[in-house]
Amino acid sequence: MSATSQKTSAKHKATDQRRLACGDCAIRDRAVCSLCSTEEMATLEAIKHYRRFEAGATIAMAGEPLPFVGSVVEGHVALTRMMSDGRRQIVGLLFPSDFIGRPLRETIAYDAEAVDDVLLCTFDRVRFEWLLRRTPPLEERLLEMTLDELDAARETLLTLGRRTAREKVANFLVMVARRQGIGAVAPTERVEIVLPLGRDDMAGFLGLTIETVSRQMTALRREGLIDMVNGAREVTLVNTDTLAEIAGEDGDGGPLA
Amino acid sequence: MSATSQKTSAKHKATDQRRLACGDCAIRDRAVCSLCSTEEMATLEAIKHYRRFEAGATIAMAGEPLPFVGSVVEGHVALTRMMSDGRRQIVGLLFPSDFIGRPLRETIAYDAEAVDDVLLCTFDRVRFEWLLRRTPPLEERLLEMTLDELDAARETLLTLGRRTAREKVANFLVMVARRQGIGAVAPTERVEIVLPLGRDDMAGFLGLTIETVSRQMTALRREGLIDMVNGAREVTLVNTDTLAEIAGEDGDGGPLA
DNA sequence: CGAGAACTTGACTACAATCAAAGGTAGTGG
DNA sequence: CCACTACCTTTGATTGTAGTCAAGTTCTCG
Repeated sequence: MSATSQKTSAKHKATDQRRLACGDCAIRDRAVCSLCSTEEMATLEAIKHYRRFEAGATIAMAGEPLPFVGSVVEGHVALTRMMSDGRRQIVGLLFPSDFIGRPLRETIAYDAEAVDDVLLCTFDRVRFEWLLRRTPPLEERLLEMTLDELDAARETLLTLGRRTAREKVANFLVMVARRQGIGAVAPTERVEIVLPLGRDDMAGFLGLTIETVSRQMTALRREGLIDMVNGAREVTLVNTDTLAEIAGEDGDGGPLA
Repeated sequence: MSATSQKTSAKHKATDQRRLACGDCAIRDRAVCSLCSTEEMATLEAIKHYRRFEAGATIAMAGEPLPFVGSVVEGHVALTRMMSDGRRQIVGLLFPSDFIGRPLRETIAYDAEAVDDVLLCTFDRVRFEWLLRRTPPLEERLLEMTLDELDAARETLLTLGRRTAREKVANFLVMVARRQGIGAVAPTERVEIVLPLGRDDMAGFLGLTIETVSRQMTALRREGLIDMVNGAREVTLVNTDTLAEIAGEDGDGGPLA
């Protein structure tokens, strides 16, 4: 349930999946292949295989074998864990350039669901593992990305364990701004973002209920910290600094993650 | 504060750190070096350097450079994140054989604190990275361990986001049993465990307060699911199955992680 | 324009936090 | 060996934040 169960077929503003050359790829500089040489890229290119999922589609199921790994090229993927009574937690939110799948293991430990229309650049898992061992830059980049994901997950642990509902929501907005405004978020300027998640999935991500998320969004709007004009998904951060302060930023404080 | 701030100097039942040969190492089969050949081990052995920390000692500080990486040989390490107002969350709990440190990055993102008396087998970070690139089995094992850590962190995300206090505590007990009873936990038998954390740190790990943890422990004891005879740290799990059920086990259900 | 989904708002409840104090246990020194 | 102290843990009373239940309202799209 939820995670935008739209049956409406995707709008396909998206790139043609056949002709996409690695050299023109939008995520070339950040994805798992980003450290590879031209020859190494050619090897990857030979075995890559694009897969498209429409919003709401299941990409993988917890406990089931997942025969491929790859990169998110377009759209967003939610990794979720479910409890037997239906309680659901989003344990990872993947943006373009993020890596998806579980190398070195046959099965995946959580469900993966397309939040938007999603385009994946995938490789057969076993073949990818074979390549990993022979392509140091590929393995190094995957290790680096996995370490970064681990740091991010631990940051979320702090959010779920210790932050209040208000702080969770503020924190989420700032995080989305950072991942969308690739580069830096200017300190006190208005920043417009499009939420990748609806209220229900925001709640699923933040360990809250949909009602609480809604109330907190309303509260922030009433305080003039955010603005919503075209529906609930398009949000203007009026004062990013104050928002980041509410989020309970600790160490860094830098404008960009 | 907390995390057992004992000034009493360690009891040093521990192994002599000079003469410890890799061949005799207790964590040889699971640590980051476990896939290495004899020659590769020799290279690692040449640059390894044991470090000892007594209970409560700070091993690393968030945002500061950490010049080494390594394996936990004895004891337990808590990775924590703090908010400016003092709220504290344990974002990782390291057992013997777990990897500590942040390769490919100069600084670490969280505090690392010795919960017990801790013995670390460390390597200079830069030299380790150099070795990583030349030692595929080392890099592969590190990648595998990091992927496992990421899965574990995401499991904890579910705990912090969706489980009740009762479920959190039951889940913690079962997790400790699994990591201590190396091998498998027999289904319905009594299992004796020694908690690596006091009540305060349990609370820090589970996103609860010390009072709530204590109350839940008492409740489980009253229901006859656990037993405590020698103080609060030694716990007998009377019925592991029921406990695991309370913990809200979903997918697997297997006796061992 | 109508129907269904997504979102908001309101009233009430409950679970865990907070505030406060009393038991326990371990280590210290008389 | 016992008393004393300091810390850890337990228990109790009360509060408060977020959850639950229940309508409404606003979007979206056919």
